[in-house]
Amino acid sequence: MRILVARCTVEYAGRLTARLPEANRVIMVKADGAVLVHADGGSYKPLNWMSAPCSLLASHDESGVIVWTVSNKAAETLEIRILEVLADVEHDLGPDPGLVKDGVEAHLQELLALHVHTLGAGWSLIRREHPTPIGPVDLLCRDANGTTVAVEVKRRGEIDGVEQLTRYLDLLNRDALLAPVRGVFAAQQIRPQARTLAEDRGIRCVVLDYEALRGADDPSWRLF
Amino acid sequence: MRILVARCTVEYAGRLTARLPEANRVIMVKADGAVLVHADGGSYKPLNWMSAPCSLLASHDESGVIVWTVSNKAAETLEIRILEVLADVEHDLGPDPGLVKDGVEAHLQELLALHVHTLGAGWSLIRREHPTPIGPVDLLCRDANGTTVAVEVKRRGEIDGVEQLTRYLDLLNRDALLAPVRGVFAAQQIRPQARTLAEDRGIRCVVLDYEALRGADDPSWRLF
DNA sequence: CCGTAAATGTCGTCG
DNA sequence: CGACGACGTTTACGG
Repeated sequence: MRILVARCTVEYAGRLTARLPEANRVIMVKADGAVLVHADGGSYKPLNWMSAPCSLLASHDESGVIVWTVSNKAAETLEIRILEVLADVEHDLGPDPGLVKDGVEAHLQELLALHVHTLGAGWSLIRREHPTPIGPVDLLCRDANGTTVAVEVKRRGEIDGVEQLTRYLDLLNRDALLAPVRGVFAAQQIRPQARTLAEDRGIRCVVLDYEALRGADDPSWRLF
Repeated sequence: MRILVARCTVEYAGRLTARLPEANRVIMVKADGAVLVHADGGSYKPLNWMSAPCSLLASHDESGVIVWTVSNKAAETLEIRILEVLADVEHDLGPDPGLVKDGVEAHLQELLALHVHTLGAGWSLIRREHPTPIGPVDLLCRDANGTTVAVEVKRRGEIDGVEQLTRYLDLLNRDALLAPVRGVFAAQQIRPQARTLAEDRGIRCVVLDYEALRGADDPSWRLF
């Protein structure tokens, strides 16, 4: 990893064309070749960048200014003109063991599969990731009346998720063995517009409590 | 902007829980308070981060290890334990003039609005960004027969875009003054699944040529 | 390698 | 401030 602090201009040409006027910025060159140009503000997204794999060619223009030309297989280019170097450090960090995550959608789906009764008394799970030609349905259940229910699980429920569930329902309802299939849209948070769309289509919305679902797994809960 | 190269562990607790085992990494602290933890590989996304606004509290644990606790209004926390500092540089970069872009969807829509005839002879533009209760239709046109056409413009045409256009069409067709309204899905690239879904719904797909549209603006073209 | 869905998405814009 | 759509989305996961 090489880190430059430098006064520079940057031009990107590829999927779009973008230009950065002269200013002080941080330029990171990672061991895999990736190049990031960061300003002293903004979130984690660089102002401009090039992802690995790519190659860096260092040269000079006619007036002696350092020019780094970074390019990749797709002929995208990032041209950095380095006008003044304020700092330049290099370190070999070695490989990273990587991030361990918890609490994402897969986990939420797993917990809900274990506790489908939170969707209604007498409900049972038919299967998780029920395959269809257009993708897997998160949970396929049977309610107390024996009616099939397709459940779409999201961390945040938005319109896209309702559309996704709608496509599944359209398809599942063509299967005479399953039809009629009802829908449940289950999420930790459901946006008003998504709720409106869902309910307008006869899809029930359920707000999930991740802590409670996880707590239901915790043996200490069973003492009460 | 302060940049540390350090052996560290990181823990994030907030929208999810995530942990980084001990390794050498780069820690950037931006002037606005944002903190990024980068490995020596991977694209521009940090392994872990906290966006501004947030506050950083530096302290030590019982064994003298430096602990940075970064937290924000939403009670998300990022805890960085710094076991060894390999480098530590700080620079005030000043404000950034920002990025100038070209070639994004807004530009594509603008160009197509100027040249609706590329969609068909005798077509005319009724208006851009035609408002509806569920959002603006990119282009509302009239074809050679006088039929109203809603055009959705995308850089890359995927299923989401077809769903979006479908919602607009459903709504526009309830307006007796406009109905019947047909749909055109226009994009630089259209994914097969999106094309299939669109055509199944009677929506015409048009692949846009950005260079040609831009060239049509170029006076030099008019010489031929 | 293509295609789809998820993301601590982030970022602008508009109400 | 919330809702919504675009993004050089990136990234992970299956066929």
